[in-house]
Amino acid sequence: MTLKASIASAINTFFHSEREGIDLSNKIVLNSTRKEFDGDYTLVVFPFSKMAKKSPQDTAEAIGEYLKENVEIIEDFNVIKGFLNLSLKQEHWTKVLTDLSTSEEITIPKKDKKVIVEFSSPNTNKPLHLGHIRNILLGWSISKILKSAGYDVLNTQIVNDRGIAVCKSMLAWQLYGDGETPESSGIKGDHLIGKYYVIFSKKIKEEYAQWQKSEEGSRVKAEQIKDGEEASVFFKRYENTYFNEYSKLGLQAKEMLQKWEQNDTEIRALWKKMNDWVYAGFEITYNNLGVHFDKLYYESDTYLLGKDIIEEELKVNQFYKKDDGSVWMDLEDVGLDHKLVLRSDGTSVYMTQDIGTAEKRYENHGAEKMIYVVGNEQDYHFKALFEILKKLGRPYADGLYHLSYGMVDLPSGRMKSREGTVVDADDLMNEVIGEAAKNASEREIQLDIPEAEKTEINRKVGMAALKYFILKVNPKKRMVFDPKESVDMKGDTGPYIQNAFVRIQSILRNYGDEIPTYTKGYTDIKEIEKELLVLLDGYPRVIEEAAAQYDPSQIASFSYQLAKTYHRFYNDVRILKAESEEAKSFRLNLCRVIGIKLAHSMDLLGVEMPEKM
RNA sequence: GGUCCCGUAGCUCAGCUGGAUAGAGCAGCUCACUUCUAAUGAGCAGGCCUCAGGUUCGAAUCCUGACGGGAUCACCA
Repeated sequence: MTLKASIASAINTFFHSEREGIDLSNKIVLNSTRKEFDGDYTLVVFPFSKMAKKSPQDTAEAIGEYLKENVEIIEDFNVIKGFLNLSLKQEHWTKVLTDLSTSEEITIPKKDKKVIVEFSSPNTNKPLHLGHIRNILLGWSISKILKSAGYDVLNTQIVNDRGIAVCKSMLAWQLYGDGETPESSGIKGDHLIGKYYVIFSKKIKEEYAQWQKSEEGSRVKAEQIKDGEEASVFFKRYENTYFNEYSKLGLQAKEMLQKWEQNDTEIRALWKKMNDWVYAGFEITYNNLGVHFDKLYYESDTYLLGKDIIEEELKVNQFYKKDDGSVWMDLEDVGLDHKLVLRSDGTSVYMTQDIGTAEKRYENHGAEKMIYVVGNEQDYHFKALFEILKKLGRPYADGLYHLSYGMVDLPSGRMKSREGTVVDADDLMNEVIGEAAKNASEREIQLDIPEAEKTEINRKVGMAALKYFILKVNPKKRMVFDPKESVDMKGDTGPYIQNAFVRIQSILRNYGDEIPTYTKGYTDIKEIEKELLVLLDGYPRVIEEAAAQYDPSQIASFSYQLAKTYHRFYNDVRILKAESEEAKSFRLNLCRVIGIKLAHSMDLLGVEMPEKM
């Protein structure tokens, strides 16, 4: 039984609460005692003061007496201003350590529930960038956390491999590519495609500029410009219409999309060839990020899904049809608008697809929970999607969750691909690894490490810096990233935590032998050692909380706290030269379990630990 | 304009279902490596927790309303 549970049960007895049919356990607030006061844990007694019909001070005294008598592991107590500070017996701490040493697995009960986590979901017309990195790291981490919290997890992504954007890249390559391939150019596949996407944008910009000066352009402007509107403002506003109605390139791209939809052999072949280049490129990026997927969905397979559900449900009046043939659902009763689910020409929209894919995934995998890792600009869409599925009475509707995260901004503001301010994922990873290498070269300790091993260490350290930097921030918040300042490696960072682990490994190496299990005899457990044990003891609850809130930043906080306390411990006490054999044995075991938990928690963030650095 | 998210030190962020004097890191200034890895530790300095009300024994935390920032409100995805 945990300490909290023991106290809860004692308090219930103390107040005879079962006689009244109430349970006081949810009123129990138990914190670790602040450094300035004596004690290990602190119970807040204000909630009980009224029930006891005594002042907080007297209530605390009374509860303290009772707990000391009736809870085995409580050694003593003191009361300060309505806070009951409890000290635990030495045996408690010894037991925490031996429990941790004997069972290395985190003991969280299996939930026996299947979860699908969808993340990344890139477009195949350009390479991944910093925004994707946040998405991918969040998705990967939350998947790991859920697994660790006892769920059965499946990672998936939906590859947006079709549509007008993809055709733009294809067309540009056809027109200006001169047969260029990743092999011929030495450019990574996704970057090559991205290059042609940019070329398309450039060409259409030129074409548009020409058109603005042409007879037709002047005429349209004269006809449609608002009073007092600047020409430049008008043309910016008119861009989409131009693309759809006047642009030659736009027309060609749209024709290409039509041919694609009609399964035109030549276009499909080109499409497949170019997508394969992109996938090869993505594969490299995913590998470098250390993530993988269990199941891929392709938009080219799923974009027609959902229509039949809508036809079916239309019959039982879940949807309604307007005169023009378009199909809608009324979501006003849940505070949203009317939402289009089928165009007047009968073709599907984004929402249609998402309804279909959710259904299909449920059929395929029977998952009770589905987590969509998607940026917060789509909050409205997912709210609507979930409401629609609820109204359709889908069994999985209550298990849907949109893990919405804020944008990654540059100090200058939002990243814009048109302005070339997008931070490329591959470049960024190379940069942080380079930074790690630079820092390492200034350290003497690495001199005798072979070159190949150094490279591997730098990779781990650089990636840790990047991943931790991104995951330590609460997902909901938008975050600022300054590519010029690169990523820190000191203080509250990934490498700092790795360093704690490395120090532990170094000690274990220096000790040489297998560490003997700690039995007993160390009677003078220090405050800092208790602090470490309190942290370790609370780890399973941290995981459950992070899983419940879909928030990796809580794991990051824990890892930092543990590493920080360890560094302090390392500076305060000798381990291999401890004052007694008992102390040495205790501390070596403590080091070992801390190493295990550090590695475990960082693994939940997708961070690898080096043995040396 | 409607809806949603965010607002804590110069900067980047913690602060759990309300609990003791609001915590870290970076940047700035001191100090500590013949020692188990100094990518470390100890210290100094830095705060009308955006503002105003309300609930409470107690509010950075909950509620309401302002203000500031962002997103979204397409027969785009």
